[in-house]
Amino acid sequence: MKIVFLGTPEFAVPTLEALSKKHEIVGVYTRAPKEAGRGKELQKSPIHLWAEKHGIEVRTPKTLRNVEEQQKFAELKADIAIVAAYGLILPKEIIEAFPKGCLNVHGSLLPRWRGAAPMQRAIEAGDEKTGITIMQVVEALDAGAMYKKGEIIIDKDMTVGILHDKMAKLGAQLMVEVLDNLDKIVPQPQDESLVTYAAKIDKAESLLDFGQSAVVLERKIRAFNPYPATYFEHNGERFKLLKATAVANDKNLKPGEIWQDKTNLIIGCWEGALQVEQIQRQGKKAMSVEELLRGYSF
RNA sequence: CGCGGGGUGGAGCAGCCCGGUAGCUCGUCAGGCUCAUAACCUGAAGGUCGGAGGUUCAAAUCCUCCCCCCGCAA
Repeated sequence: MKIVFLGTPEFAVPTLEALSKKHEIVGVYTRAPKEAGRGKELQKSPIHLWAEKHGIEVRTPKTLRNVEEQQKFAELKADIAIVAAYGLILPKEIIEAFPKGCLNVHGSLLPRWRGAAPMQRAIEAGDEKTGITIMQVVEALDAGAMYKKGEIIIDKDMTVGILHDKMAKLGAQLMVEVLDNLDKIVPQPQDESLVTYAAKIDKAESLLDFGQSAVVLERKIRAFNPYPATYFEHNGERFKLLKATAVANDKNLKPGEIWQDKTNLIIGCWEGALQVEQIQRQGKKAMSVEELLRGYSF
């Protein structure tokens, strides 16, 4: 099939790569390069870089909501559009431009966790499993009929970083399978009564509030690792808390109170306490608590 | 030229502002104590203080340039 691919972050790369092996990618759409990193230089998206490297035409329009862009889009004469975390809303004209429709890879078991940050919210909420849904793109956000799902168990050490990589691979695999059987699959509508929304991650959320229970905070730490990473302030410095385990507060620490010995760092919470395992001082690399405590004292 | 922190024996840090023989915690090695131990005691090895210039009688410490790592912000 002739495919036009729309995607932006690392999450979308495995899908594009997998599709390119069995189909013809006639064009790639991605978000325009933006200022990022130290020095604020323009940085191309992972999809942008991949497509360039493989000699596929890349387009980075700011919007598809005008006739000209839609015209250019149509000129690619693709059979189908595949979307994976593109980052722009697709207008009706684009969605309906294909006889075989427009398919999306979404990082949750829909209808649970529609929206921008499904993987983070699933971990944060303590879900036992999540997964990938391949579904039809419709005007309403993540509301289209579902072609295929794949589950991933969220074990108690699962960080969003690990989950992301597994999901990206699974998404690619499922999308290929769906395209192979496109005519045979009957899309299933989503049960609207089970819909939940995954709000995008706000930076302000990454400041840990020890007024919450340790169990909740531990999940949040995993949901935010490696990015944007949770942190707390101490001595006017910022410490990223990358890994911790909820434990009993047998030292009767007040919320936010820090206890340390040679190898352990424990922070009191509203309920229970956090045994810190991996931490990063500002300006330093991430390291184990044991390492930091050899030289640093809280 | 977006703002900022850092590169000191294997690891983590202090020392730098106020130049003058490199320190702490841990690890390693040897020995001792102990029923025993990640405990304790004694001793030892291990560092061109990121690199290159400069100032000075003297530079980890002051000045200049370069390399690398990281936080914020996006």
